[in-house]
Amino acid sequence: MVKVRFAPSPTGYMHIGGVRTALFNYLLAYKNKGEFYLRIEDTDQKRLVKESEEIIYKTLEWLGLKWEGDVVRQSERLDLYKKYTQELLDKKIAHKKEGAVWVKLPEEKEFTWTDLVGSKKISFKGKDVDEFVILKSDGFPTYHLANVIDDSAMKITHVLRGEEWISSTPKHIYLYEVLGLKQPEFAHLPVILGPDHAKLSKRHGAKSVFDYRDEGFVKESILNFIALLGWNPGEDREQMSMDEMIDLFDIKDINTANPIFDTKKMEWLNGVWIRTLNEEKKLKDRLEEFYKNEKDVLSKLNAEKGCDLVNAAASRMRKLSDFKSLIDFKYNRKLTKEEKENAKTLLEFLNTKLGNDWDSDELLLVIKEFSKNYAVNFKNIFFLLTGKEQGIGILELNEIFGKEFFIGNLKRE
RNA sequence: GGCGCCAUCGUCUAGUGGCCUAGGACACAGGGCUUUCAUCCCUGUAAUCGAGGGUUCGAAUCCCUCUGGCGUCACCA
Repeated sequence: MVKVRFAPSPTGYMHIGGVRTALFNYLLAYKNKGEFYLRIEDTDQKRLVKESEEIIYKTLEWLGLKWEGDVVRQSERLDLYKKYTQELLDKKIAHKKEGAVWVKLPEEKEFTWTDLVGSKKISFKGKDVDEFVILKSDGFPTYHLANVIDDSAMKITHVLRGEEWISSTPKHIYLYEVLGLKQPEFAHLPVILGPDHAKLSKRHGAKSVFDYRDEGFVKESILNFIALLGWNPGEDREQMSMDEMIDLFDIKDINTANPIFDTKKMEWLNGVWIRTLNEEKKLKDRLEEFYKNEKDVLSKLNAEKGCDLVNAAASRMRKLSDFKSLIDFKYNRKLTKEEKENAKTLLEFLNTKLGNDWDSDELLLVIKEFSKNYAVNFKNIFFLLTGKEQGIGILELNEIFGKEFFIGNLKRE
C-alpha cells in the first residue's frame, strides 16, 4: 500500500511550493488508494513560528487535502531520535564534536537511487557529501535524522519532496542503510521559480495561499493550476477537478524542468472555475463566504434576486473580488450637460413607449429605436441607464431590479 | 568554485527516430455573436526545438562537448 506524507516545518505561512508538494503527495496516495499523512517537522526551535502549525491545518483543510489519522509532531519524539543516535554512536558510525553528533559518509562509496521524477538514476560519491549533524547540541535532531526515522516508523513508501533535497538524499540513503531500515522510493519535484527566475520562496516575497484566496481565487483553480505546473495529464487538458486529477495522475508524467509561476493563466483558469461553480450552483455560497465581513455585498447577495445577480455576474468575473464592483452602482462621474439632456429625453421616450411594466424584449427594441432616432450609441445609453461604463447587462438588470433602477439613474444629477 | 538537476513559442506545456515545414492552453492582435463590458466562437502573430559536433537513409527526439538556468554546499528545513 502506498503511504505518503506531507512534512512541512512550521516556519510561517504556506506558499505555492508547499501546496504543490502536498497536492502531488495527495494525488499519488489517492490514485493508488493509499494513505496521505501529515507530519510537522518542528525540530528547529529558533525558526519555529507559533501560529504556523494552525495555518498549515487551515490551508490543507481549505484546499480539501485531508490527511489520515493523527498529526505526527517531531518535537514529541525526541527519545526515539536519541535512541537511534546512541545506536549510531555505538556502531561508530556517528561521532561527537562540539556538543553535536555528526556523521560522515564513507569517501569511496557511491549512493545511488532511481528518482521517480524523470525515472533517472542519480548518484553521489561519499566524498562529495559534507559531514553533517544528526543531533544538535540542544538535543533536537536535524531534518536528516528525524526524517529518515519517521518515514521509516510511519512506513512511508514514497518520499515526494522538493528538488532542493536531492543533494541531501545520499545522507538519507546512508542512514537507512546503517540503521538497517527500509528505504522508500524517492521523487524530487522540480522547484517552482518566480517570474524573476529565482526559486519561489518566502524570502523572495512568495505569496501565501491565503493571499490568493483573499484576492478571490477559488481553491479549485489554485489546485488545478498548481497541478499543471510541472505535470501534464497527457492530453490537451486544462480544467480538472480534484477527482479528475486523481484519476489522471501518474508520477511518470511529472516534468523535470523548473516551471515559472506566472499568475496570468491562473486568473483565466479562475474565471473558468467561477463559471463552472456557478453552473453547479455553488458560486453564491463561495461569494457569501468571501464577503462574510461585508454587509453591503451580503445583503444584495441574500436579497430576493440574489441568485439572478450571481448568474449575471458570473461570466464577468475572473476573481471573486470582481463581484463587488460589478454590483456597485455608485456613480463614478457626473453627467455632462449633453448627457443630462439625453437622459431626460431617454426617460420620456421610455415612458411613452413602454407600459407600466418594462418587458425586457420590448425594452431592448425601444432602446434600439432611441439609439437610432437620437444618434446616441449604446455605450452611452448603457452609462445613462446604469451609471457605469461597463458591467452587467441592461436586460439582466431589468429582470433583477426593475424599471425603478433605471429611472433613478436617469434622474441623477 | 565543488557536486547535482535541467534546457521546445513571452509563460504553462505536447512531443520518446519518420505522422513535426513542431500541436494545445494562457497572454497578445484581428474578426464574429451581443448595439455596454464580459462569456462564447473563429483567425492570426509567436519556438530555425540553447549552441556546435556526431550516430542514422532520416533527430526536437540517441551520444559527446560547450553554453545557460536552477538547486545545494548551516548544530534551517
